[in-house]
Amino acid sequence: MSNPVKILLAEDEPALGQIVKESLETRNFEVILCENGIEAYESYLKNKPELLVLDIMMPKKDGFTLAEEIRKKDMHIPIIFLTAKSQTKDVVNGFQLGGNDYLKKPFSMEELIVRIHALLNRSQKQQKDNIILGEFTFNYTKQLLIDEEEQQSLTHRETELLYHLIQKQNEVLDRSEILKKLWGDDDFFNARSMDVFITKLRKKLKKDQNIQIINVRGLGYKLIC
Amino acid sequence: MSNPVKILLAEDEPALGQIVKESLETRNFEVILCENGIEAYESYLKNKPELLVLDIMMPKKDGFTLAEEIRKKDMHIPIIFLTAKSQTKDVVNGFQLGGNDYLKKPFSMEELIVRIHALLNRSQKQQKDNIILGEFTFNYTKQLLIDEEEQQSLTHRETELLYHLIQKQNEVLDRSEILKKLWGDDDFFNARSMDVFITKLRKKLKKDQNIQIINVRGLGYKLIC
DNA sequence: AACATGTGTTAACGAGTGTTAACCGGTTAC
DNA sequence: GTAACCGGTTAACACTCGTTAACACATGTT
Repeated sequence: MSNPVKILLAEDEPALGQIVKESLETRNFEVILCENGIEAYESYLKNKPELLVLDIMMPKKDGFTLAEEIRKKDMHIPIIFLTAKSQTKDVVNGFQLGGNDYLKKPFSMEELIVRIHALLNRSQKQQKDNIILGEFTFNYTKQLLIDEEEQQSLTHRETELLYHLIQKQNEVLDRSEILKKLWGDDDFFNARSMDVFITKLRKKLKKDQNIQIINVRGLGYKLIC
Repeated sequence: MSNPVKILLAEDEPALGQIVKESLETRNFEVILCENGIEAYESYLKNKPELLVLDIMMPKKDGFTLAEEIRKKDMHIPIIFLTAKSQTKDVVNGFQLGGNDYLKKPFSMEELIVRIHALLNRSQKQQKDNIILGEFTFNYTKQLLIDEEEQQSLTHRETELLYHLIQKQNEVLDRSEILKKLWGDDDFFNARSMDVFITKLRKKLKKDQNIQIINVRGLGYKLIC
């Protein structure tokens, strides 16, 4: 395994917080425990966790408010709410703030762990694999471009580039932005190198005429399909 | 805001259906919940929703069959499938008629909402595409001007300029406004550059004599057709 | 160690796109 | 009427990007 997944846990009741923390740590998660919403927000900024487990009822700042603030910084981080109340209304309220899942207290550790795994798998994998692109299916982790007839393998650079193009499908992907992200710097040579990869991708995508990588002079590229 | 987007939700498990329905309603969608495929098809005919969220495993008529039937009526309506883990790939890969996505159960509300917005945006963007202009069909994202005989490709600048002219069809498009929008500044050189593009567009549009870009001295241009 | 293979970078030339320049005609203001 | 102005058109130009191939480097194989 690579380095452990960082989880931010906000829970005001120390006994419960400690038990959950330790229990998650035995499963190879790194857990940062905070006792109220304000502390949790600061810790979020500092530690950049991959997933949040937030109690709703907390002193100083409740879990909903906290989630709302954090969502402004990160649209996609998975959030699990812990709630003592069992009414749908609160749950719905939580979803509205971009919560991904919720658990009613009292809950079992098993339940929590299942949900954590479910959300982590999704945020990492599912969105990147088996993306349908015209005739093709693009698999990011396997670096493959599949159609009925054949299966083309892509190099790492091709994969990354195509992935970013797909993320901005039908819009312009900024040249400079992608150069900085994949090559680390927007200079002359990297730019020429990128042109070469665009050519390679066009070649591999040419089977489906409806898919095209259009250049927008001075701005970047647009993947249409 | 205009009137809410109507979504047809077909889900046989009442508890899940209800929570998704309510959750979507708090996001200003209008949701029609159906408990099986037959009911859903009737509701589709009656209510004309803009988007479908279909569970695949349903009693009486499964989501896949339902989608096939609805596709015969509407080639373009966006469909999101909800699938249990085991089915996903084959079923959805086999179903490649445009505007589809799928979510594995269990899914989070946030994911569903992100995908709904993505598909709705796409279908809205398609309104920019295939605009009929006299003899021609103008496709914004593909940067094409099509008639029966041929297919002319436009550059990015030509496309943007024509698009804005079309938006103000038969009215005057202000020179200064368009210069600021496309060139960033209304100065002498940009103005001359724009004149060149007007010439180019006129050339590409000359096949249909009824379409004309008329200059309104001191104010701007007027696209008549 | 020698070789083959795969991946990404650099080089060279050609094509496409947008800008600038030059020349022209028509309109407006004095 | 004529000078100033605005826009039309064409061509030259500069710059960006496309494409191919040669090259460099790393990794794996015998």
